Amino acid sequence: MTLFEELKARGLVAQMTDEKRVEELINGEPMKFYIGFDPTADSLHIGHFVSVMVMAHMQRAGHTPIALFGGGTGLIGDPSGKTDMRKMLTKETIAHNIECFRKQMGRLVDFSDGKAIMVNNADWLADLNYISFIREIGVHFSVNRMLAAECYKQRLERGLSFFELNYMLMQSYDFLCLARNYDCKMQLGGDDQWSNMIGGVELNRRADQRDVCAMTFGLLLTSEGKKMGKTEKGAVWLDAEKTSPYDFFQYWRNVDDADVIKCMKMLTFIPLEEIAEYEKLEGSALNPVKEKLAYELTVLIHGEEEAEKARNAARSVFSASADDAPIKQISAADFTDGQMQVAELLVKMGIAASKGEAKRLIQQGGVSVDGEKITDAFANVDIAAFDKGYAIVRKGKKVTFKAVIK
RNA sequence: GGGAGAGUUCCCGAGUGGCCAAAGGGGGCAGACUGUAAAUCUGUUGUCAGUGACUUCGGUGGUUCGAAUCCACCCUCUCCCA
Repeated sequence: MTLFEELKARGLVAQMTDEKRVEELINGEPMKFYIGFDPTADSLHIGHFVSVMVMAHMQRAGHTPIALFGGGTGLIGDPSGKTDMRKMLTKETIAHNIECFRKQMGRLVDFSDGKAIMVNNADWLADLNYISFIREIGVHFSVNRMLAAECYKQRLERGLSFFELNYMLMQSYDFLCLARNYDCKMQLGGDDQWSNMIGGVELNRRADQRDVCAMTFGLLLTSEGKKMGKTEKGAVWLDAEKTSPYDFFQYWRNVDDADVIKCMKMLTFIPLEEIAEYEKLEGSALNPVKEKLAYELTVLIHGEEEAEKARNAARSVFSASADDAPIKQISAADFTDGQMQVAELLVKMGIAASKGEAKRLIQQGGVSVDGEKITDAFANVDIAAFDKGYAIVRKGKKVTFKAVIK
């Protein structure tokens, strides 16, 4: 199976400029390609995951990925698919974010010995001269064409500033610079970037008569068409500080039945033949597959040790014991005469946002301490419950913590 | 620059002097059912408190016994004209 076929089979190919040429390039001699990342947060999230995996697949096949950080474009904000204008970021924040991205990507993509390259488009965008930019680059773009593009069309109704309209020019210019300076042959990116990517391909042709390609991969969507990785608490991050390995694991463990196989194909290196076997399963037989998915992904992002821990924690939480449940420390000073309200405890442990919420949870029968369901909203825990060193506090079925007195 | 309108609790969106902590929907959380899934049904969704108090309706002041609701000024956004 060729690399191109594999990418296709994994659902990592959506649109491309010229299928034949793209296929040749991907299956052919080692070459350089790039994927852009907008450093809008200080951690990658699931939305970036696919991009990083594509880089990894390509790198394993011998190609050289160029990770382009939008340090310059980040100062503007991409209007594609956004209904509102994005917040502008300061240079300092962007620099910090890039640094964070760099570390996280390193887990999946090998940046040693020039096997992969990182660039920041601020390097060429920041000192750009307006007049020459307009003359050299601006002349190649037709506003009519741009406005016809889907991404701008939507914004036309809501309002689109000139400022944002420039985004496409800058991204196209990136491709031009990378082609000139690094001999970059191809741009990859999420499907929502298609029109911006086309812009870059055309610019290369018009300005330098250079033939380059672009290919998009599908965004990671649920079967209902929503972007994955968004929980109500915000995005699922790859940074262990922002989304704990356990929560990360659980996120995947709980994906919809309909999405398991797709996620496996797009996000793991599990061989396609193996996935094909899983694909035959349905119903509750999918549970082990989900666990496998969660485990594999946690290994990729947080390493084997953390993945192991998360899996054990999950297993024990949903079976009898809770030995590996995450630990929350509380202070002995919070007890009065060796007693503390359970509601208070929930708040101290960060399980409930307020005492009111905690009491509601108790009244609805969602809280247990050491396996005993609490029914009285004003019940107390005795400090003696901690004589064994900890107490197991559960909220609902999925949230379990071990409370330890420090 | 001129004219019109809008800003409500996590989101959308009612409310136009007391019955408003604020309808309804979405989302979230919990319960039932299950497979740690989905769907469905039920409860709940400002804070503190054993039924009462306190803080919320863009901001600041004002009118009033009483304001999310009325007035003034300001800020932000949208739309129409230039």
